[in-house]
Amino acid sequence: MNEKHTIKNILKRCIESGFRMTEQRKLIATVLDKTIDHPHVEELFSRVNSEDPKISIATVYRTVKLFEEAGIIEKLEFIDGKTRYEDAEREHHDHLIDMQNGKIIEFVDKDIELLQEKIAARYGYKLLGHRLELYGKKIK
Amino acid sequence: MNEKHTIKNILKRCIESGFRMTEQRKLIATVLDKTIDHPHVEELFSRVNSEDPKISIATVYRTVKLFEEAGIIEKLEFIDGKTRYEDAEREHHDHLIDMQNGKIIEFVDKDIELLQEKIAARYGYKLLGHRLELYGKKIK
DNA sequence: CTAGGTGCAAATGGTTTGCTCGAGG
DNA sequence: CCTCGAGCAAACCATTTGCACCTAG
Repeated sequence: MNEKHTIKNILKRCIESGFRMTEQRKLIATVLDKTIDHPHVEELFSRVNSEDPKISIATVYRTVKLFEEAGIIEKLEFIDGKTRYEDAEREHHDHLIDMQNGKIIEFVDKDIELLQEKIAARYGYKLLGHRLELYGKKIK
Repeated sequence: MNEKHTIKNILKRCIESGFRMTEQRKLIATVLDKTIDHPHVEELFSRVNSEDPKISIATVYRTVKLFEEAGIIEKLEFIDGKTRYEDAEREHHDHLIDMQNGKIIEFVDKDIELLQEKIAARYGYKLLGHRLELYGKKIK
């Protein structure tokens, strides 16, 4: 039921992008590949750091930026002000954030995607991107 | 055609909230009332500063936060990382951002609002808030 | 070998805060 | 008056950068 890995993993795409694959970059790519939640950069750093205590947070920031610019991962910024990244090759989705516990639920809704394009068109615009986050609390 | 000011202005609501109305707060409220665009805090500061060169940016930050916590204005954070505020009493709307020139267009769409509630409900959530921004470029 | 990456610490930029003085009610 | 706000500068926090050293190819 989980189709997350029918696509090439991040590590592989990094290699194909022709990056010099240092130990640090390999490690960061591997950790990102294992990620199923939405850690912010500090949290990603601490996961990576637990496997390589020498790695610096500057390297993590530099590396995610590099991967992002290559279109391998995608930047997310929710209201907590912390940056998160997720695999860019995954099916497009938006996020529903649980305001009680911070949990992030991904969802896909074709109707809402279409509606957004229609709204942009209504104002004479071509939609290049969007950001949709729902903030809610569990019923009951 | 412009119904922006059929509601009480920000200054009035500040007074009714029982704030101690200092010169600085009055000035900030007044400038906010005159605002028709979406200046970020630094820009708001420079507008305010041009009327009172003594005012400090710390006061602007403290004041907008105060007004926000009282529900008088609403915080916006777009992808440029800068905070903007707008009158909270205005009709709810979302934003379409012109990626070529940074211009911000406001729009209202009932369908998209309803759809968002439906999506939240689908996951067992009550929608408390949302953030929807469309980024686009002008056609032709 | 050597271009380019890393670690470290210092710089940055937006925002917040501690402190002391000043002004609103 | 006396409490609360303002101005100032220093602190903060996430992120970026300069530099000397190191490593992948």
